[in-house]
Amino acid sequence: MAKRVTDKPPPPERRSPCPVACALDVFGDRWTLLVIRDLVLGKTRFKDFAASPEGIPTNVLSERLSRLLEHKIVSQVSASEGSKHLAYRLTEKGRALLPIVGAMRDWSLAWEKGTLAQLGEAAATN
Amino acid sequence: MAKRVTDKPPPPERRSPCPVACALDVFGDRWTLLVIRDLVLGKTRFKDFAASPEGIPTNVLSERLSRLLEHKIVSQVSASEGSKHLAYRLTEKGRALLPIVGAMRDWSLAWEKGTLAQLGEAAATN
DNA sequence: TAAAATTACTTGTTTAATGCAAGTGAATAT
DNA sequence: ATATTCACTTGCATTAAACAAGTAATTTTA
Repeated sequence: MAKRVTDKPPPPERRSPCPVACALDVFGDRWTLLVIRDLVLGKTRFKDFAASPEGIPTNVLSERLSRLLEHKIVSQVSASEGSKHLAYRLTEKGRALLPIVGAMRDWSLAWEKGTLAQLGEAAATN
Repeated sequence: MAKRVTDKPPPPERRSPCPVACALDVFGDRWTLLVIRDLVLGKTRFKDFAASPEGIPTNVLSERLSRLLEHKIVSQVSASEGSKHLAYRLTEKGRALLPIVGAMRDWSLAWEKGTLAQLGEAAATN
């Protein structure tokens, strides 16, 4: 029988075709969205992510960056002119996560005491 | 010295005062937001959550429901008139998670192939 | 330019979380 | 009264996370 679109199964690493479940398969853990947050706030280097107050272990950071590269949510570029050090940047797909991070920020500020809005994250409001 | 607002530290289970980090402390795992999704879609019973296609283990479901109750994101009510079985409902705080779930849904539908919008989730669009 | 420091990791080990199968007692249905 | 469903709990195997060190390749400093 010929393939039909409706026959297309979800990739094996995906728990269901539900878009919410898919999103959680990609970034549903305690660390990935914090790296995204840092990128939104303008951080670009491994050391910058590692220096964030939550204290992500470097092995976890390394693994998460690999996953984000795989999913084309971030890309690598040279840190500066002629440098061999790398910088990470959000791709368009990565920037499309901004409404999610913004909605999470808004929810916590509205409902969880002791959370504080950071300066420089005005972009997350839209 | 008298207490000042700026002296108030985040609760010990919170990694930082960042609202994004706080949100992840509350529901930053592979399962919690799927339960929220089910609640948004109108499911109310333990067995309904357990029957979702992603196949949440019952011990995990049990633990997650406890946490959601603790955080006052869901509440328990009688499943039906005079019944001793329980139903779960989103509180106002829980319904405030809708924009997050909706943004995740929109992102996956836009960027991840093979995801499918479900009927009955029109409410998540706003 | 040689030495010191930084960067971006990796490796090994401990600890916690997740996943799975099975079991249980109360509630409901037959 | 018996069977079935419901909402869990328990025990165990597997996987992931956390923590501490170490390392090779850069970059900075003396």
